[in-house]
Parts: sequence; C-alpha cells; structure tokens
Amino acid sequence: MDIEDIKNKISSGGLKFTHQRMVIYEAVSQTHSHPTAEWVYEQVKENNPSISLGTVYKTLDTFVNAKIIQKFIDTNGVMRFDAVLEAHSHLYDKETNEIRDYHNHQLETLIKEFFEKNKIKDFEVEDIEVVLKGHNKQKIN
Amino acid sequence: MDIEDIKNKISSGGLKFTHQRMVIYEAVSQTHSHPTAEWVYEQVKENNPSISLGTVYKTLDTFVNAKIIQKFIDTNGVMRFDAVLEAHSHLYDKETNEIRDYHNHQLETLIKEFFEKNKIKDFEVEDIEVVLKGHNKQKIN
DNA sequence: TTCCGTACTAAGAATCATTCTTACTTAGTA
DNA sequence: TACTAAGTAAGAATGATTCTTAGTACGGAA
Ligand SMILES: [Mn+2]
Ligand SMILES: [Mn+2]
Ligand SMILES: [Zn+2]
Ligand SMILES: [Zn+2]
Repeated sequence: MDIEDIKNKISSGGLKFTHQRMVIYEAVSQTHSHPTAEWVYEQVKENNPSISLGTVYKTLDTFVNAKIIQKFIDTNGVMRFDAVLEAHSHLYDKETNEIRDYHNHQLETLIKEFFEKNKIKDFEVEDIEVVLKGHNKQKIN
Repeated sequence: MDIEDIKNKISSGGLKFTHQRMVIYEAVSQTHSHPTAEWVYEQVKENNPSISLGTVYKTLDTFVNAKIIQKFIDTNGVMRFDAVLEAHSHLYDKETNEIRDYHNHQLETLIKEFFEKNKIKDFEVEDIEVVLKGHNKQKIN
C-alpha cells in the first residue's frame, strides 16, 4: 500500500488528509498484530518525534468512526485496532496475549445461516463475532 | 439458592466460608445482568455498609480463580461477572450496554463440531465464545 | 494577498476501573 | 491462651483512555 492508496483510503472516509493521519494509518495497516494505541504511538514517533499520544488516540477514533479501521477490546480490556475490515475471527493466545487472525468463509457462512434460521426473540443481531482462546503451538524460539 | 447452597458452592471451590464471600456470591448469583464489581459493591453495601470495594474486587477474583464464577470484559473494557458456568453466548445491546444470555445447544454443537473437523494450524483452541452485538427489541420501558 | 473560520494537533491534566500496600481483624490450631 | 495464616478495610498507586486548553495549518471569502 503506497502513499496514494493511503491517501485514497483516508479520503474515502470523508476525512481530510494530513501527515499525522497518513503515518498513523500506515502504521496500523502495515501490521497484523492488532496494535494498541500505545504501540502505534511508539511506532509513529520514531520518524515523527513531535506527535502526541492524544493525537494517536483521537486519530484512531476518527478512523473507527469513518469505518476505515475497526477496533475491539482485548481480554485485558485494552483497545486493539485492525485495518482489516472484512469479517474474520481472532485467536487469542492466553500466554503471550498475541492475537492472530482466523479467516474461514465456511465458518462465517455456517454461523450466519444459523442465525438466519434461528431468529432470537426480541433481539436483532447486527454483528457476530467468534472469539477463540487457547495457545499457539510451534512458537519460533 | 439458600444459604446452605451458597455455603456449599463456596466450599466446593476450596474456599473458607466468610460473611463477605457469602453476600458477594449471593449478589452475583441472584442476577442475570452480568454485574460489574461496582454494581456488586453497591448491592452488597446496603446490608453491609462496612464492606470495602477492594474486598469485592478481591473476592470476585478469588471466585474466578476457584472457578465458581466466570468473568469477561465487556465492549467498554469493564469487567463483568457471571455465576452461570455452563457454555453460553452473550447478546450485547449496543445502545443500553445490557448483556443478555443466549443459550442454544444446537449452536454450541455446530461450532464445536466445526472446529473438531477444521483444526487450526499451529493453534490449540481451549475456549470458543460467540459474541452477538445488536439491540433489544420490545424493551419494557 | 490578507483575513477569517474551521479543523487539526500538542501537551498535559483529569478520569475511571482496577490493583496494590499496609495495618487491622478473625478463625483455627497447638 | 498464644501463635499463625487467611481475610478484610481503607486508601494510595497505576495505567489506559478521555478531556481541556491553547497553538497551528489551511481553504475560501474579501
Ligand atoms: Mn484481525
Ligand atoms: Mn451469561
Ligand atoms: Zn471471509
Ligand atoms: Zn448449552
């Protein structure tokens, strides 16, 4: 994803393009680690020492509202951000707190169809999320 | 659930029976609202004005470790407690932040079987949780 | 070009849920 | 009774997030 792509992504959310938004979106989209605001801040600060943590929080929140990234709360209550917008599940490693993606259309379809057939009384489902907790095998090292 | 049942429940976790543990377990088990520590504190304080919030936190944590209640983090990052130990899903109302139970064996089986057939590479699944976000219809004011 | 209004940003204070520390109390045991 | 370990109250400390305030950048009107 080059500068033009990022520029387009930010504009597509109806947002003005600024340097801070550029580098923050870049940081989030370049990793699959579901970063915290703090991580994004540390990352971005290397080349932009004058950026503030508050700006990182505010910008990430702006991105979430504009629906160009998504956020969720991890098992420790910390906010995590994800530039991947398509439906997918997350694998939580109980030991390391790493969060991996798990993308399986068959599972998505299975669950979606289940809830189409089995409507819940008095509740309208908008999002379905499967959270898988366990631990990674075969860690490198 | 009477005093004897609660006493047995606490003992079954290998814990000493105390008045504080009694009233805290009672408060958690009497509601289906997935209470916060603060809620439990307010509840218990009515008849036990000298109890401290720290004790409520510590006792709830003790219960979780003893596996006589469970806890999870809600979409706002706040701890929620649940005396229901059997596998079940939660319905999050995006507007009111209420959390309702959704218990459906068919869904549980469906998902469990899916992951038995479709092992994830390099990851051992220990817990599976389905989180449903949306909103309650027909609220009684 | 200059001026103005609006959106954006930096810095740090404030908030809130949770954890930690410390000293006191209780219950059980020798 | 005296000793010991576990439990509790009170409040300080922590850490992630939000809020406040003042300064900055930028596009459009004059
Ligand atoms: Mn993801
Ligand atoms: Mn529940
Ligand atoms: Zn998919
Ligand atoms: Zn069941």
